[in-house]
Amino acid sequence: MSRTLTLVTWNINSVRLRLPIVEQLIAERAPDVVCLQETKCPDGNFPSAAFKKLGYEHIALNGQKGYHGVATLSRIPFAATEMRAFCGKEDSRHVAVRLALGSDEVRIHNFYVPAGGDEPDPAINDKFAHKLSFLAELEQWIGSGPAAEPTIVVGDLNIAPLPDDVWSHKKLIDVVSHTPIETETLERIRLGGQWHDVMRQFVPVPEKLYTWWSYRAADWSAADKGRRLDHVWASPGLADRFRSMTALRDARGWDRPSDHVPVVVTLDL
DNA sequence: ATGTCGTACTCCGTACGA
Repeated sequence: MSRTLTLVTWNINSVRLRLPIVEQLIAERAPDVVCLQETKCPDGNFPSAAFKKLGYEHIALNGQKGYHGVATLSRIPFAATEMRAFCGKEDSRHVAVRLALGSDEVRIHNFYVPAGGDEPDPAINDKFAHKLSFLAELEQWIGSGPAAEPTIVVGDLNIAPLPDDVWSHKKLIDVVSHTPIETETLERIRLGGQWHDVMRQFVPVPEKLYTWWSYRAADWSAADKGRRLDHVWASPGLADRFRSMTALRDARGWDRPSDHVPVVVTLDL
């Protein structure tokens, strides 16, 4: 006996402002679990009632005023929830849930990795130093050996690791999100934890694959200068359970869009 | 291609982060 789980990860850049398009995504895709980043919302102001009305009765929040913030919404009950603070900061960049699926419990990590500022030099840019420190802690936690239980990692990792994850590898090689120190570190974490890159399982290189287009482009679609900053990783035992993956490019053109699009995956459990 | 967003305070404009 098996069931199909639909899971979404989406950096929505303010959950309160984006509530209508999150509802649109839910109407179109009927996900079982929705992992949001950059909710920019203290937990007490999170629009939980609106999501509960749509069937997401189980909500794990790690939010704060103004910046960052993650939330995991679920139709399936949680057996446990957990939050981790990185770099000694309580800045709302992680929440994990364990889905109560009977014998098949699955853990889902939802991350929002620091963006890292503009200058890719930790000596002169504290934000980039913070990003590297965050990644070092992440490597210790999930990048040095396989997960002990079936686990999915999702979120805005703010790094486009592969040459075909950006519109121009050459032009972005010195741009934060695609510098060698970032891409090599992320790949080391992924391989060290034996994580499978689910998105690339469905859209192999050298095909371009993006989840983010800057607000600053005059015509984001025509210019198409995207990056794959959002990711879905699976622990070894789950890798062959995934049935589909869609980076929903259309959502970048929805009314008052986020600069990130939702990534939708389905898997059989 | 320093351009466009969202949030909070300095609160009908400015500063900051992304």
